[in-house]
Amino acid sequence: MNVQTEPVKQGRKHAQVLEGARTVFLRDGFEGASVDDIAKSAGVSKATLYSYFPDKRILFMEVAKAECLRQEEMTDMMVEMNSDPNVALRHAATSMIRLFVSNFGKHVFRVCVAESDRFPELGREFWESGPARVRARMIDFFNDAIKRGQLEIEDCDLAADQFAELCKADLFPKMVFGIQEEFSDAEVARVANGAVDTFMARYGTKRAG
Amino acid sequence: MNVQTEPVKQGRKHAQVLEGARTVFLRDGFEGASVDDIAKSAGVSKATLYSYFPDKRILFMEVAKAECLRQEEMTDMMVEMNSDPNVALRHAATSMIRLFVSNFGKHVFRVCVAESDRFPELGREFWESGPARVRARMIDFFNDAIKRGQLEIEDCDLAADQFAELCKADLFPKMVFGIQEEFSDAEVARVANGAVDTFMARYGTKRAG
DNA sequence: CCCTATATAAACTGCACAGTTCAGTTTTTT
DNA sequence: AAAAAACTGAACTGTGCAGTTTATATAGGG
Repeated sequence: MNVQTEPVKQGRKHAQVLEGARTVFLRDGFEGASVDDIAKSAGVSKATLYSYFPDKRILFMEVAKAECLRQEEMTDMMVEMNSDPNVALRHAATSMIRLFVSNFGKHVFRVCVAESDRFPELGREFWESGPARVRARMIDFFNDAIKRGQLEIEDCDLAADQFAELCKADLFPKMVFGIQEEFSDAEVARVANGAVDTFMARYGTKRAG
Repeated sequence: MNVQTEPVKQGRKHAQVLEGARTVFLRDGFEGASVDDIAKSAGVSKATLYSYFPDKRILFMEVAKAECLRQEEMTDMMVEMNSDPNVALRHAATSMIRLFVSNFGKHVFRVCVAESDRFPELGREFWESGPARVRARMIDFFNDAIKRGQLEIEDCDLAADQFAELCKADLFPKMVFGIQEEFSDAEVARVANGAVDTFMARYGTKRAG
């Protein structure tokens, strides 16, 4: 009656392997990463690596899953969901922009897109555990604000999607197409403010802000 | 004194090779495409292929460049840049959405992102010859409309970027993350109308629409 | 009719990399 | 300290694929 919660073998180097895999996969993508590189980066022999993860695809999926969880924990961007939409949204916009302009955001996005043929579930899972959660929280906030008479929205789903997209203006294409790597606070603030102003012009009431 | 404008050898099968390469690269990406597949798809022997394009990377860049030109020719989305922003923008939004939700748009985007490490210029060149052109035309239109008193915009660059992003709401993430493949006219119209309404709420004057 | 251009198919080379094996070492458990 | 489990390094296998070579075929020009 051995209660084995984890189907994977346990040993000292488990986390170590995942960490190395994370580094290399995020840097080089699935094809670009060689198992030898991963083993080296993890400071582990190839045999050990294979004793934990019987093939490269499984290792990759494991890393991706772990990344999604990590993503969830970073979703503290809505803490300040208090009264005033102008304040709350400005804060949310800044957090969102910072996240998808970060190294993490860039790499995860890149891997999702690049590997979408080989791993169709990858993009979906990432979406579910990342952006979709933020979206849901956003909609909750909208509904509260509507009740308070601070917002006026017919289609909350669309509004949430529009807000997220407004946050990508300018910076996201620049990042995705490799035109610019780093983004200053001023650039982020310009886009965040622009997003909130445009959003509130459409959905704000006089009582808001 | 042989005036050779093209550094690449020209012959009967030149276009034929490019066409096959286009098909396979767009379908499978750079890594995913094998030269044998390309030769087969082009109806040409591998030796012939290599006599035109001495290596795979060069062939790929050639295809990408051709795609960018093709992109330019499709930029007739602004034909109706006449008086009323409400009409013109609704038309522009629909065209833009249709374009980047198309098979073409999806594949080019995917290849740009996936290959951005191997070909850093690829994304930049695509951006320059595609989105950036649309953006420039958009800004011209804004300036005209501002002179006519139909729009009121402080930061035209940001406004153009916001408009483009608004057009991506909902549909673009769904496409990129493989959640949805085909998009109905109703879905496109919903997003296009939403984009224009939000945009005009912020930047429209009473005289417009 | 031969000469040269260009095309073709198919076999071949070389390399990178996933996955395996194994003899030997280190760590953990009892 | 002995047994069991985990780890190592290095060599090895097999495969897929970029790029080359070769022997052969077709077509137009002098």
